[in-house]
Amino acid sequence: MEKSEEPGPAVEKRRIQILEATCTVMRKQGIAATRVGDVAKYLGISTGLVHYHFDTKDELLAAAFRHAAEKELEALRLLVNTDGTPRELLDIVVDNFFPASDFPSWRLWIEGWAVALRSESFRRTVMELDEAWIEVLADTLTDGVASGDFACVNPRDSAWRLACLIEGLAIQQVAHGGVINDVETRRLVADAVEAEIG
Amino acid sequence: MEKSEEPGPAVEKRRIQILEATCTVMRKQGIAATRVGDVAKYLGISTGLVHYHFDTKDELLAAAFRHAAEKELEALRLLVNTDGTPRELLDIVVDNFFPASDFPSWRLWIEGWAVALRSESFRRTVMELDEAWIEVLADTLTDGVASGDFACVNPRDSAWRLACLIEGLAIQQVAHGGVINDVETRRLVADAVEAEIG
DNA sequence: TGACGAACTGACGGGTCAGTCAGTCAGTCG
DNA sequence: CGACTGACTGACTGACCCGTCAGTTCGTCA
Repeated sequence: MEKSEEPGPAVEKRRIQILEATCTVMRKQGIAATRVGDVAKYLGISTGLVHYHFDTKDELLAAAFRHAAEKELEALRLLVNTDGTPRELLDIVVDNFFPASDFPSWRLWIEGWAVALRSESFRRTVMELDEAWIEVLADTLTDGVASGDFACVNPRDSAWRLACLIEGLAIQQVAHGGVINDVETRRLVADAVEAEIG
Repeated sequence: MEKSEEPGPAVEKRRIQILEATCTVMRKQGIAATRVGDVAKYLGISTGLVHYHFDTKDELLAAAFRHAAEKELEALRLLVNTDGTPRELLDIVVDNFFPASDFPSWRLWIEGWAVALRSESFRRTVMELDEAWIEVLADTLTDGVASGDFACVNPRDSAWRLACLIEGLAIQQVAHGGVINDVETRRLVADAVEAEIG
């Protein structure tokens, strides 16, 4: 009971190894085209072993997506958790979610939203993580308002608008393959930021 | 030569019938889960007949998506092509692309963006149609600026920002299953519209 | 040392599904 | 009327791929 309940460090290590391999394959081939066999081949292990650690393919994909998203969120929080003026911190947050930077792997997210339409586990993950990073943005704006640097009427509303704007632009740029270029995107976001905090 | 080149009306009718059946199935099951057999069964015809009109499944799905998107765009253009103050026309455009209304079938579009990441034909369709409806919005804003009703610094920029904002909100609302509710979404968009034209 | 179980293998069953093809049938043209 | 064609059928195939399972290896503990 007491020992078999929590898996040993070796098992956990293997689990994470499989999760990260799955992420790599998902990024390369897309979520829909990721086969259990591809993940196994990537690691040089058997498909049986993958199923030893994850009951179904769906469970594997959902866990891998969550793993990747949580790591990215953690990295963002670390970045924001430094000293700096509210304006500097805001620029860091916006820059890191800019479509051009691949920080939130936009291709993966775009597919994630689509999968979330049909898969409950994906929906939960996508929802939680998406909301969490909007929260980071909202906190940054709120801090700026408190210190008098920003003049948002409603920081939370501003955060939602900026986040959704960036997501929409990411789609235009990533999925459409550059209808609008990097410079234009940057200007559009910059202007929106000024309008929100100015 | 002269006769066999362009298909007869009967063939064209069947083609469109299959395209619209495919749309119906895609909406219900999602693009990824749409089988040739499902489309055939829906119409009570054989799978062979579907392949008689469309060489491959990919071609069928891409054609069906384009068919649906073009019909929606045409409907929007018709709506905007009426008399009314710039403000009234703008409200019509925004309202019709509002996440809550299912006018641009958001679920289908979200999947479309994901498929576009891997399929060239989807990418082209999604890009063209997405741009076309932003163009409608941009034209509406430009007209309003010309008549002195709106005060956009740059109507095209405003159109892109509003369009991307709405797309982003649609994802939050449709894919996430209502993290933010209808009222909130409406307020966020309304405020953004005021900020752009005010 | 020998028993035991956890980690792991790889072959295989079973189901799914896109696309093919031989053949049917109705309409048309000479 | 008879040859011909284009729309259509439905059974079939070949490929793919998930998940299973009998069996192997190896470290650990009594």
